[in-house]
Amino acid sequence: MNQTEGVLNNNDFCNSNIRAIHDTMYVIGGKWKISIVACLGYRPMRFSELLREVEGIAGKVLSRELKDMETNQLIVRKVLDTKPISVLYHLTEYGKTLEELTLTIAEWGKTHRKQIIGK
Amino acid sequence: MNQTEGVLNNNDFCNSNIRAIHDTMYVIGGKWKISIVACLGYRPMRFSELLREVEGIAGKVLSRELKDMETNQLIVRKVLDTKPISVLYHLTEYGKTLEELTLTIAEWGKTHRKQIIGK
DNA sequence: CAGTATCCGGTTTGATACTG
DNA sequence: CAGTATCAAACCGGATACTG
Repeated sequence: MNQTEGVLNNNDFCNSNIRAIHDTMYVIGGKWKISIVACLGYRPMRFSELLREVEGIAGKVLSRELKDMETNQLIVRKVLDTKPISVLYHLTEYGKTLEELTLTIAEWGKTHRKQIIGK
Repeated sequence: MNQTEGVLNNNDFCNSNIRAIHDTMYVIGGKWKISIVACLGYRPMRFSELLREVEGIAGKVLSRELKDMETNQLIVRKVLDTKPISVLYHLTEYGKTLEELTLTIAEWGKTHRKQIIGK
């Protein structure tokens, strides 16, 4: 054929990565999940803390995202026996494997801030 | 020390990363953009090729995503003077800076495929 | 405090048909 | 081939009020 070389052609390589990307996105896709992972990467937080840290998110939405992430075993929800109850969310070991990703994403954003904003 | 080190406290650190993540997501957020970048990372492609490679995307949506990405200067649209016209999309240098990111995302998906699917 | 319930408009999508 | 037009359906997301 043309440009495709070797045994593994471009499309195979491409497709396997596309599938992998979709898989990843299934877990951390959506507007807020990566931000939540990034937050919890620094330390476990309570609901109200996340509400403050993840700027712009609505309570209802945060609630739903956290549930999704718990289902996907990225985070653990721990009810503390305090006076008015409080709940602590923290990353599971599995969830922590996403930290490299969040850092890469944050790095890119920092590096290209000017270009991003200058639209 | 451990978590809080130096002058910069956790929340500052957290917030600056959250902001950076939002910036990145502004550019590559949405359901398909990362997949498109990944595809074009292998080689320039035509509209119909992308339609095939990015499984599940609708023509209308691909069209819009490509326009966004052109506006954000991630890709270039090049009309070829062929019999029925064809159009080639390819990454700009700026767009290529996202490749590390797409690889990291794809890697994570591959590594955790079993865990992702086993839900 | 940590959510849930409800309302409700806006955006996104998908399918299909159509154009140059 | 490379899109655009159209329309209905699905989903999302914000505000507010309410509960244990």
